[in-house]
Amino acid sequence: MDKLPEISEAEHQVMKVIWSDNPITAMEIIGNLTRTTDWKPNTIKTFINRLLRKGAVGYEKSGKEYNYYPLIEEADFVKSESRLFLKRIFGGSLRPMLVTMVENEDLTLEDIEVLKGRILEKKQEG
Amino acid sequence: MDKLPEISEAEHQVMKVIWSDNPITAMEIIGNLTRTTDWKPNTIKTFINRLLRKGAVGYEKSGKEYNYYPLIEEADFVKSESRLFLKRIFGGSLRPMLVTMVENEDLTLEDIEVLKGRILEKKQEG
DNA sequence: TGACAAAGATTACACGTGTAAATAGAATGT
DNA sequence: ACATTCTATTTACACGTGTAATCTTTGTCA
Repeated sequence: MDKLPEISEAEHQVMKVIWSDNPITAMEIIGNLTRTTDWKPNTIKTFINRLLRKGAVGYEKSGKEYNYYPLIEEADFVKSESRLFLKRIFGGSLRPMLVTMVENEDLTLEDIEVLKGRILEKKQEG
Repeated sequence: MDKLPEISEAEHQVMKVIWSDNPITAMEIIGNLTRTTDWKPNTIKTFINRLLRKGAVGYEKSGKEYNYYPLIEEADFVKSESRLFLKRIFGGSLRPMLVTMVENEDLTLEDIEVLKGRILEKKQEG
C-alpha cells in the first residue's frame, strides 16, 4: 500500500462510483452522477481525467471508449482519511472523539454492545 | 448556534490557539505558532485577518494592538466537522465508522468499557 | 513634535478545485 | 473514403488557500 494521491471532494465522489462498480465506462459514471449531482457531463470527465493523472484510476481501451478501474483501494482511502480527521480534530487519539460523540448522544449503548461483540469475534479468529 | 463560516486547515490551527487561550494578541498567536509550524509571522497575520473577515474571531483594541477572541465555539466546530467527515466517508452513520476502526484494531475492548461507563453515567444524570 | 518601531491592512502570486466549453481523435454507417 | 457522431483531451477561468512581501497607521520615546 504505497502513498495515496491527493483526492479532492468531487474526485472522491467519482471514486465512490468507480469503487462500487468496475470496470466502468465514462458514460456509466456520468449516468450515475448526473442522477446524484447537478454536474454537467464535461465536468465529470474533468474529474475522471484528474484522477487518471493522479494515478488513482487506470483504464483499458475497448472500442472507442475506456473502461476505468480503481488503482487505489477504498479501504486504504478510508483509513487514511480517518486518521487525518482524527489528527486534525482530536489530536490523533480515538477516545476523545468517542467521548465527544457520547456527549453529543450520537453513540448509544446498543452501538457499544455491537462493537464489543465484534471485538470479541475478532479476538476469537486472531 | 448559527451557521459556521468555512475555515481552512491553516485557519483552523490559528483557531485552536485562540480557543486554548483568549483574549490573545497577534504576537502571542505568532509566538505560539512559530514554535509549532514554520510559518512566517506575516503568514500567520494573513490567517488572522481572514478569520476576522469570515467572522470567526473578533477583537478589542488595547493600545496599538488587538486582543482577539473566538466568535465561534470549538465544540460547534468539532461537531460540524465530525458530521461532515462521517457523511463524506461513512455515509453519515456512526456504526460503519466504528466497525472499520475495530477492523483496523484502533478500537480496543478497554475503550469500549470506558465508553460504556460514560454512557451509563450520563443516563444517571439525565 | 517628529522619527522610529511595531502592529495591522493591503497586495501578490501560484496552485488546486469546481465548473465547463472547445477541440481533437476515432469508430461507424453509407 | 467520408461525414457523422461519440468519446476523450485540451484549454479556460474564477475562487479559495498557502505563502509572504510591502505599505500604512499609530503609539512612543527622545
